[in-house]
Amino acid sequence: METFQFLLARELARALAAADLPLAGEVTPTADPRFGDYQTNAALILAKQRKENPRTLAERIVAAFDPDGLCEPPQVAGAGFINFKLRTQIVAHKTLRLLDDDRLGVPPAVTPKRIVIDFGSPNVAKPMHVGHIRSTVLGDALARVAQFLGHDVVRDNHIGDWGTQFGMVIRGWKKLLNREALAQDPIAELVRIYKETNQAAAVDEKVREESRQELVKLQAGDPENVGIWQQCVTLSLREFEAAYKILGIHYDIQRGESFYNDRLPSVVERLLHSGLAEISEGAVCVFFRDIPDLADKPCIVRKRDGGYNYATTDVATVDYRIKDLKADAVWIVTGAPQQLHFQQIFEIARREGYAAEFRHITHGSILGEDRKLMKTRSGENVPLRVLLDEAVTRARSILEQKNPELAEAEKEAVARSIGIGAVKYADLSQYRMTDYVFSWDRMLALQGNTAPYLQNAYVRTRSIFRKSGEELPPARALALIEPAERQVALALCQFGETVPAVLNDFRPNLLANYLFELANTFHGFYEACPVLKADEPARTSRLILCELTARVLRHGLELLGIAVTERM
RNA sequence: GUCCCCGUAGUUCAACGGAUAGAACGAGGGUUUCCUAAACCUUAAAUGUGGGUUCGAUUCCCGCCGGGGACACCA
Repeated sequence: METFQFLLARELARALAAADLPLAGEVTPTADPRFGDYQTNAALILAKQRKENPRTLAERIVAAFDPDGLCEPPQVAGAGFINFKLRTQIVAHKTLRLLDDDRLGVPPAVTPKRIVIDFGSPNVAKPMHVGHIRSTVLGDALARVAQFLGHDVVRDNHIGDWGTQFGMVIRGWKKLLNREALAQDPIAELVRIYKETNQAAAVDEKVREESRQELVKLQAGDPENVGIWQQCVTLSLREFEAAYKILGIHYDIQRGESFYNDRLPSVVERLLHSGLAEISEGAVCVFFRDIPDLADKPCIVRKRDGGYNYATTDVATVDYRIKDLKADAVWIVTGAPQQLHFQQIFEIARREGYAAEFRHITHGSILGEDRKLMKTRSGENVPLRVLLDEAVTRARSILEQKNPELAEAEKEAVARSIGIGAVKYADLSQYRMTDYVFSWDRMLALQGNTAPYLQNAYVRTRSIFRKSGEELPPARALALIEPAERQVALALCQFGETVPAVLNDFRPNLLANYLFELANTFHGFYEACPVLKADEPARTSRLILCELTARVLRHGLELLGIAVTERM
């Protein structure tokens, strides 16, 4: 189904051609209803290019514009804007069609791509903590949106399951492991033995040497060490799965760093053979002398001691994703500190001749109330489990206050959806690059741009149907009489314009803001227009608007990975 | 030193070159015989700074100030 934006833009293009003018400008929703529903700046752009009067050009375009029943005759306003006011009947007609469209008016992508999206990436033998929220939640939302738009999405969890830290973990395992503690809380015990070994190594050369030896043995395939490593991986994966279950996150594949291990020598060989890499100070490096910003920043793909590092792994990962997974696009979601690294990796890929679309999608940090990186009182990272448990507990206690009558069986599910939804939404409703301050009170607030506010708007729509005890009436006619009715309808039609925009610059917050505004608009309608007490045909029309608002809210939130409940 | 990101009401966040910079919390004033007041209406309050490009700049470019981050063998 075409969006209004698309239809107007197409008509505008026709008008420009008819007026003998080149294509220019764009059609956007207006900020102020005084200016109609949509506007275009085409005349302003052309005026600049051609050094002509913008209002005269606007008149020329308007004269050539055939509204064709879509909108009222366009108006020229201000400096030379052309404003379009859709015919209310057309809005009603399109809104009605949304009822039978399971895409809710969202057009599929014109050129579907196979996209490998890499997000989350926790490390084995370390707890998932608050720092993993953004990459995980952001990546998941982008994957959901891309998939809904018709892309072929492969969600890959690039787990940190290989590296020098395993020397210490294995030494710790052999010398310090408490089996009972491991059974109780595996990750905590792995962290303990790692930390204690690390501390000992800082002051004791012998510990350092032993750890190195354990690492060498692991890399050489020593059965005992490989066995220990394998157990660490298994225990960690179990922990990750538990967190993903609570968060509602799903991965298609989980290719850890170890997966690429045996490909690393050939990667370096290839880079050396093709001349992209050279030996410098004993290490194998790729230089980017022709790129000023990178000229003095080589990418090391083999260390002086012959070992490989994460750059090597990431080059191998690019190979795998393109050659084996047949990716047209590779999206990697991580914090901003890794920008240089991926700039180098993607540059290497381009030099190797890969034509795929490479995108490094970065994000800011989550801060504590003190505006520093969020930590516990003792200065540790806040474990994800602890944080998610607290979210649900807090949601539960708010629920007890606000709606004590809710059936006990429902309370737990509702508290989960509110608590987890609040944490996710707090993240997704903000521009991804900004650092944001984590605040329980704000994210769980019932007013404002929060998950509970949106979830409650959904609940209100559902309660109308529950109260009336009826389904959506079969009569299919929509009369948009009150301004509030028209506003809701138009907002519903714009879902199809909002969802694709999320991928322009990887901004789920555009969708979040849209949903917030839709909920506002709906609440305005809800106050102004009684539904169940209204006479026909208004009653049916309003029921339809409620039903569609419910669907768009539910679907929109689902694209953000947030669940709704029927009551709260 | 070089490079990247950020700087918007008292506070926390929006605004993909467009018209009068939007919200929320906090502060002030209102709304409930009515579908969930977990809501709605309403008042006051902001673009760090100096230039530039533009019909138009929070947005793009240059300088400065402030905060964060990255820059050769950790990931």
